[in-house]
Amino acid sequence: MRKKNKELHAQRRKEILEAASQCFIEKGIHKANMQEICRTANLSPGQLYRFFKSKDAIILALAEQERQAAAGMIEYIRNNEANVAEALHTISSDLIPEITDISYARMSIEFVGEAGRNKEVANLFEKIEKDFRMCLEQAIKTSQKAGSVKKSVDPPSATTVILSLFDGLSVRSSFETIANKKKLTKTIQELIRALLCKNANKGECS
Amino acid sequence: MRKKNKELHAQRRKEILEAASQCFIEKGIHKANMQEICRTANLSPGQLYRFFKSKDAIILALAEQERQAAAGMIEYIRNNEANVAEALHTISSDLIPEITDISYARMSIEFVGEAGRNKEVANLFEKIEKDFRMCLEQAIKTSQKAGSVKKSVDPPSATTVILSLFDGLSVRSSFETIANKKKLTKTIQELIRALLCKNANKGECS
Amino acid sequence: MRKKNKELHAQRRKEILEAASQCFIEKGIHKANMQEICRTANLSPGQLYRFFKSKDAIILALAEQERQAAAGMIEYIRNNEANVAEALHTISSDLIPEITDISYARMSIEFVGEAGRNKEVANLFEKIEKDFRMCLEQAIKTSQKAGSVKKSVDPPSATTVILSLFDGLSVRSSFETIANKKKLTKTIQELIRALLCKNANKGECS
Amino acid sequence: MRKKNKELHAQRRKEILEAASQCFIEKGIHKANMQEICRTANLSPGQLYRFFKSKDAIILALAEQERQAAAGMIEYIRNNEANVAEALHTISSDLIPEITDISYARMSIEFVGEAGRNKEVANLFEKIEKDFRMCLEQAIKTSQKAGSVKKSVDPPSATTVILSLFDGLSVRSSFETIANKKKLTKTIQELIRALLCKNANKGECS
DNA sequence: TATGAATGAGCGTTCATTCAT
DNA sequence: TATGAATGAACGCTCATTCAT
Repeated sequence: MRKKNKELHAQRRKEILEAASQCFIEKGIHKANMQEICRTANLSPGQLYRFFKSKDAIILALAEQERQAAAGMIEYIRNNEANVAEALHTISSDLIPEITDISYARMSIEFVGEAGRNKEVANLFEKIEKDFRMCLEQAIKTSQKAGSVKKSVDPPSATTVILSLFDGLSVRSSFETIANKKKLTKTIQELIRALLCKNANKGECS
Repeated sequence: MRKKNKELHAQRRKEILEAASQCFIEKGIHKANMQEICRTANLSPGQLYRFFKSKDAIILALAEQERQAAAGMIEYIRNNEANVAEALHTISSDLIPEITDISYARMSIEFVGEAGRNKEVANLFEKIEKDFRMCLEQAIKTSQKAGSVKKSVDPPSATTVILSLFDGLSVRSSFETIANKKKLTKTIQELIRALLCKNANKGECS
Repeated sequence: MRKKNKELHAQRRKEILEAASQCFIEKGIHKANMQEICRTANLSPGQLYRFFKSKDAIILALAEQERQAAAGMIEYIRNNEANVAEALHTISSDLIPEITDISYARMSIEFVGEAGRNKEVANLFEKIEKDFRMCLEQAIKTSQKAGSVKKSVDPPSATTVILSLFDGLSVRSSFETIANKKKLTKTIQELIRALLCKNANKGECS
Repeated sequence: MRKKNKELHAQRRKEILEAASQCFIEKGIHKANMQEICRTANLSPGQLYRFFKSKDAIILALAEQERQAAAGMIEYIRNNEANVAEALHTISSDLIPEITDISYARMSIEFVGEAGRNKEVANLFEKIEKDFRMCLEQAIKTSQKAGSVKKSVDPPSATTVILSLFDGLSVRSSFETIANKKKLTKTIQELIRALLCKNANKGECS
């Protein structure tokens, strides 16, 4: 009984977050109102407020979700520290189509904007981004030691460039349709090699 | 007398836009209210509305300002079509410090978010971005013909990558301080060369 | 339960319309503000707006009510087309006391004024008036054929005169108390007979 | 000098009233704003307020103007007290086209509405209407003694009917174009005869 | 536990009126 | 005397949140 209730509770929370996400993507965080989220989630306001104590709590929970997604990537890079270039190459194939999806892009923009005015969201973001940066920077350093990345690469700058590239790709997707995602992915994969590897034009990092 | 009035008028508009910009950066477009903008600009609501007919009009005017800035860059690239790589290299030195400024970055985020819900802002943005993309794509093609850019480069993808990189840099700056802008600029300049030029490691595009 | 809610809803709408009507009569449509209507209807603004989406919607609903009233008269005249004079005679007894009621009169004035600046109200009014005019004109023509109305009567002019008389009676009542409604009714009834019937002084139309 | 100033002053007042009248007709008293009236009158707000101490003062002055117009008619009827029917017949020819003019009609509506919420305007109206009523009632009585009006006529009711007819004609004209003013005038003239005179169908009152 | 009616502060905006120049 | 920039209270309306049922 206990367990069932907990599961139901978690399930409801998920449904609410999905409904909220949908509304936020469609109208933006500020223009989407609670009434609408309730309707989309098939819930009364009173019920919804039993699961989330405020609109801000929903936004935060949604941001938290994104954090979980990022955690997977961090894990993958950490497990392939000796060859970041290859890890990024592999990740890109899945990541680029995902982050250039308009819904994902719109949601990201909303979060970044929200981070600018909501301290809690900002803190969460900062944490995710710091984790990501540290993981990637570390991986570049390790890869340099392992010889798979050029010594001339400045790890912090390279990290900033790589993260920016993905962030930018997502932002652009919110207002511009990416024509050819396959070619774009290939271009980015080559670029990352060019940035990190010695004989980039050889097609693969040693 | 006439002239003075016109100057005063223009001066006031500028002051209002500055005040609004400041408020938008601090609180976000939606949370910043007109009362606050008025207070910041040392103006009564009635007075402010003599200069801008609505909050949206202020947002649009601010977006228009950004457009003017972009126009300068477009012009520069167009005048150096035969060697985009070099043009981008030159531009980067000024552009990167500017777009990584936290105020600029925060404002950009707000605009992108606003574009998702305000048709007029969206149209303006679309136009800027289309101009930019077309200009850069054309320059890459011309540079390819001139031999300064590799034939293997896919102009649309390269354009997307370059624009994304700058967009991303700006977005990141809104939540993360860029430690070493000099080094970052250098890394990006090299990256763009690597992306576009044959003998990128030689330090310069032929 | 469902039904009760619906009934409650309808009841509330009615209450709001009554409150609004009262405020409009007392202060005029423009000077009466929503806060006041809310107070009169014992409702918060948020609540009121669940029933009517705008002040204009309230005005329109009130105008619609009047339209319903008019529809009854149109129906009656239509059912007695062969003898309009008699129909008007009958109607007058009820109609005159009603339209000379100060509240009714004040509300009418407000509507006419509103029609001059609110397109939707104007359209509604135009429709009512056109229906009324057409119905009356037709009835006069039919009565002429049936012999109960003089051939010399010009249907459009007679219609205008009759409608104007009632409109005018109402307007006057908004700023002047009608001393003797009985006598006035009799005078008007005789006048309408004089206007339409052959042997008007005989006291009845053949 | 003194005189010239006074004349100029009066002239300006007239111009302002004309401008205001125009604005009120176009937009209604409440939607017409002072800025607009100033612009129409080619005057700065500061100047305008030297001539009229408030918007209400303008409305009142405009109402006063109408009063002057009414005074002319009162005078005419008073001078023909022994034969009101004839006097009304004569007056109608000029009066009906005038009061069915849309501008006049719209202005009248605005005034009546205003009277409902502005005590001073209400007082003025009451006075005009009382004068008019007394004059007409008196004329009917005098005409009855003189034999030109039927004894059976109830002076107060007949007065109300006649005044209502003219008021109603004006009101209707604000939302319905009068198709044939000539025929309408004739119909009304005959109606007034029928109301007041013994052998109305003879075409003239003895 | 569940509902959705109810709240009310706060939003963007307008405009009659004033007053420094 | 003449200007028009400036004021600020008040408007219609929204919506995150609460609470009686």
